[in-house]
Amino acid sequence: MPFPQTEIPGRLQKQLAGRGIRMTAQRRAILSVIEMATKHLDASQILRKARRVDATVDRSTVYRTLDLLKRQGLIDELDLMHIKGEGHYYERRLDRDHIHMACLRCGKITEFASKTFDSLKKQLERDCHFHIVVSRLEVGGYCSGCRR
Amino acid sequence: MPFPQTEIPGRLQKQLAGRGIRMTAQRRAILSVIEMATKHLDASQILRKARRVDATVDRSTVYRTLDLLKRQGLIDELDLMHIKGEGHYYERRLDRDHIHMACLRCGKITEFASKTFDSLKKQLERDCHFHIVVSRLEVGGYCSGCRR
DNA sequence: TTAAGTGCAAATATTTTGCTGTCAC
DNA sequence: GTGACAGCAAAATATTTGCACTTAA
Repeated sequence: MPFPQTEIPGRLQKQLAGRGIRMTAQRRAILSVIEMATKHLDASQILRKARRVDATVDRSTVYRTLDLLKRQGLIDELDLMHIKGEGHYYERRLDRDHIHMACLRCGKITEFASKTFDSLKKQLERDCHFHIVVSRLEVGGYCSGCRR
Repeated sequence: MPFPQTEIPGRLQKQLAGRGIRMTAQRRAILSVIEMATKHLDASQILRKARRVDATVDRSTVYRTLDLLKRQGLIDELDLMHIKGEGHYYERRLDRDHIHMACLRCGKITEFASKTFDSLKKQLERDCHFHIVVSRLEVGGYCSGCRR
């Protein structure tokens, strides 16, 4: 979802297997939903879609699996400026880190990768002696279509 | 809290008054708590402290006031990487925008202002034709004391 | 005076947990 | 076989809302 999806489906499953993590039908369903996603999904949406693959998937299994994927650094948790509700959105973590811009009027989410962002993080690690594990830059405002 | 507090107490109250917003004893209590804060507070902490000033303050009034201040752009809402719980933290919005770094081991929050961050936002506005109203860069990782 | 703000209680929304049974390896 | 994982139901956490009363301007 962030940038064109150029991956072979099943990659997430392989990554977990490679780390010796047990695979179940429910996890497979959830992983496939996350891999196939074309937009940012929240826990309820993931549950709904996963149930279309495996009807037995429970809400708590979704949360437990999201937690596992977060701990493994395979997905990122986003707020998208809480454009609607207080919940979180999830996306596959791929190579390039990127910024999320949420339009406060139309709700559109735009993603943007930037070398300046990469430099900023390097600068932070250097100047603050801080080892970055995860970073999240979210911006709220008005997109080109909605700005005035 | 973000950087030394060099302001006269009551400034927040004046800013609201200047916008024609009605002042009440409860709001005054909440505003003073936010102004005097030396660290990031969540809604429950704000409630507890505000009640020491005015015992009648209700939790819903805290949420309603935080909402007002957010809409007025006078405070920012932070997640601080959800270091503990799913709630939000609030801080006065002052001139300089800054980055929040949360140590995943000791929980310390470090703040950092950077020209690169300012440039990044300018670049974003220019390249994406996006008008930024609010931005939030949060980083999770290991601080100098905890990194290994 | 009166529109805006408040407390209170209840409702929502979101996420987590305890427990017992099941399944992957 | 056994420890990790599952569903289910209930709890915990966080925030919002409806309503009748109060108050700032």
